[in-house]
Amino acid sequence: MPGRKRSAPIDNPSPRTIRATRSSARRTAAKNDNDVIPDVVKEMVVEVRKAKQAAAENEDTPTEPPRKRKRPGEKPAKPSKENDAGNDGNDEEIEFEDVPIPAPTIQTMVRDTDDEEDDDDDDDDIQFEDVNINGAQANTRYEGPKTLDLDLTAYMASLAPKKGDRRKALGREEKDRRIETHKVHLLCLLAHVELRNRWCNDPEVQDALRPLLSRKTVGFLRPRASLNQFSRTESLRRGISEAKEVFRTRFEITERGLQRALWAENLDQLKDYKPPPDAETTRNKADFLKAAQTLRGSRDVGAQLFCALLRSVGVEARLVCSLQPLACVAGAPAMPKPSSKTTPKAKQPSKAEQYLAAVAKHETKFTPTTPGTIPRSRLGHPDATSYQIPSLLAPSPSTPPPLPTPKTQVKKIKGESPFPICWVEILDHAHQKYHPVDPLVTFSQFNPKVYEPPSSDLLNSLTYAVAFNPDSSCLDVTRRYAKAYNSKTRRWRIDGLVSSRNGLKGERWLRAALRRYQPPSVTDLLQIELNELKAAELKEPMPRNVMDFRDHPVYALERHLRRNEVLVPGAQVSGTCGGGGLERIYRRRDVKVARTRERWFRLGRVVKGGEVPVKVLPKMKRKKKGRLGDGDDDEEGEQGAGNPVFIESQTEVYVPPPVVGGRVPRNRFGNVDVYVPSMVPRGGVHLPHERARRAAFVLGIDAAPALTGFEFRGRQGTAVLRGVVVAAEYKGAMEAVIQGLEDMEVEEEQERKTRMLLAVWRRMLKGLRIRERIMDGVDEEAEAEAEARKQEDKGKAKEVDMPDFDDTATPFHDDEDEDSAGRGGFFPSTNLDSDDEGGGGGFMVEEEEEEGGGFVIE
DNA sequence: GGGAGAGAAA
DNA sequence: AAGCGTTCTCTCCC
Repeated sequence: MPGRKRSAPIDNPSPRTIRATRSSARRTAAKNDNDVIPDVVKEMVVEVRKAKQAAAENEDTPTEPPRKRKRPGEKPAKPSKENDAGNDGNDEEIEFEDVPIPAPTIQTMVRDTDDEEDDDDDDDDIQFEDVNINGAQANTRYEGPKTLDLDLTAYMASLAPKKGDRRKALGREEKDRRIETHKVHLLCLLAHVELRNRWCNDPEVQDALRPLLSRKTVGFLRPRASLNQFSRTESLRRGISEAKEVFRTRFEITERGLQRALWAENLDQLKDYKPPPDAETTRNKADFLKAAQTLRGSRDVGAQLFCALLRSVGVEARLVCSLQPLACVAGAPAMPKPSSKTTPKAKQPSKAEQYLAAVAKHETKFTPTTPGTIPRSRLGHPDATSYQIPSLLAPSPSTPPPLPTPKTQVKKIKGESPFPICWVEILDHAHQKYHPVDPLVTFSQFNPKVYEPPSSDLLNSLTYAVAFNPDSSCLDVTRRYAKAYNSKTRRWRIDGLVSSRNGLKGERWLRAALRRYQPPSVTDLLQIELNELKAAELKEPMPRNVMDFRDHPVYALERHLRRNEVLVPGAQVSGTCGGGGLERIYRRRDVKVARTRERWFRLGRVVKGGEVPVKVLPKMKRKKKGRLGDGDDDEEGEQGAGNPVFIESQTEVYVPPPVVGGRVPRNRFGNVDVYVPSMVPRGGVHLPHERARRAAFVLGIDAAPALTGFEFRGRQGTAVLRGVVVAAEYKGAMEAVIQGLEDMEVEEEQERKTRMLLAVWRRMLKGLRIRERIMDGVDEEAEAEAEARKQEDKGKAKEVDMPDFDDTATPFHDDEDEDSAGRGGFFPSTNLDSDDEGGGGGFMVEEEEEEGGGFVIE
């Protein structure tokens, strides 16, 4: 397979390794397909552990990572064994406490394919596709890992290139590593949230929480269906408000929750890195239950418990988490610089803290005001729910008064983002709509606008907000919360990496990754929500600056068009932007890719007659690089006599000349171009078999080699010929002959192997005879030994050393009975002396394991 | 602090 | 017989 090899970066995992990992992941998945999520994570953990050890040995960093946290006053953190009883044993071998470690050598089962063929890309999806997990199924069998430690920063960070180290920063492998790491982290986070979400269903947990709510509140939370739509929503609103209030006053934030992972820029940042001492200690379901009983924990756990609380009284509640993976793109903020050595421990106010201090002043802004939005009642319009009417119209009577910062103010962990990482969405049955509720950080409800932190927030970035349903299915609801999904948020996401190289791979990867949490079916409710999210995306205002137009899915600027992109002739201007001059804004859908005639032909299309090129690409001069900057106008046709390019509407499907009289028309190279199936000439058939050409020769029919593409290996491209095109009527005959040829080949191969084997045997016997002669003729053992050693040393030299023995060995067949008696008489009739060379013997040993191995003359 | 332009690397 | 532009980072400027 010539196409499989690719030059791997030296210190990167070789494709082979990755493939091995992947296939093993797949195997594991196939074994018990319900456990895939854990398996994936487990495998990663194993990888990561290995990497950790390797790293620990390389660096002089302490072998024991600083992440072993002990719960104060408890036995050393170890997953409680009693919990493990019900699970299959080996799941428990892995403690997830020290999950994520370094990652320089991390190999994920998820590979970002680059310049490889398309079929290879499909493989990437398969690993997800053949995994069909519905939460319900998964629930029944697997408890899940105990927990995941998601503070990857310290370990992953060594991957970050130093800023300013241009050479390193630009490296392709560095970029790929980031992407890989991002993916791994994302998978981890998803698994983590999914697990927490499952814990929210736990009856014990729910029982512990349920008493928090008064009957009255529960009554509000479960409005009678007989009420009208508006009243039901109002009832729910009120119930949520009360529940939120109760929970807020009762729950105490004692630990630090998840926060954004940041890259380090140098190893110093890692050397002194300690996980925050107050980091969350909830490790397993027992801890979670305990948190439910004591109502203490991180704010994330708080949000999760709030979710469990609502579920406990029958509210359809989702657990939403804004995942905080390490960024996949360069330019992301990095870990704050380690403070000067004077105060290594006492943190001087970092950027994040400065930001927090600044934000603290305005915190009232985020505390609940009147609910910002009230959905208008409009059944029957799927996207009606997206419409929000200003709240001032209806400050409903049931809305609680603006919260007067109760005396039991929630204790905050110093230095946490003023925006939540976890929150809850509750289903408003009356309007078939989900509303966010955040009981602990912003205290808001029904207002999705307050969840997105500014981009300067180092501790929280709204990039992937995923909402988990009770059945463990999830939905990416980022667009509900992001104010500029298309212009900003997208860029930080794996599916927003648009470039000629990445194409849509990131998108496909994410889809595949989320597929395992896919809802079992698209219900009306889900459809409404999808419409709503789509609408939110479309409603997004136009970017205000030029940069945000780049790769924008809706808008496009002429200046950002790629070399091979043009605007369709009648492109509408949808606005202007830009600082000094006005720059026209077009719709992305009016941007078309233009190709040369040859490129179109490779897609099976030809330019229609009389079409004038939409643009002429100036030919690039290799040496004159400085010149190309000024090619700003597309009508550049001067002196280069560039390549004319056309857009698709200027082309039509190529209809190749038909096969007539069994004769296949060819191009001037004697081939027939079959880049796409439609290019097979009428009356012909493409047989993409490597032996097809020979078969046609055997049959004596006309067959044109099929040119299916080009391979760009090294400097120049070479044609790829796959099979032949023959007249359709010969199809059956061809197939038969091909089959015959294959059979013959198999037979030949068999025979060849047999012959090789026989040669080996023969040689061995010959050796035995030689040895026998020697032993016969020599009395003294010493001499015999010397002889034997001699032969051993240079087995090949025996002919030279002992020509007489060789001679005697030649009439070998005479004595054949004697030799063959022991091991079956299958000596060939043909004389195989010719390949009796040292080299021949050597390589055959590899081919034939058992018999061949023993023969070497000893 | 962020946006725009330009140079350099692969 | 078919690959030579993108993208990252720095600097300047508002």
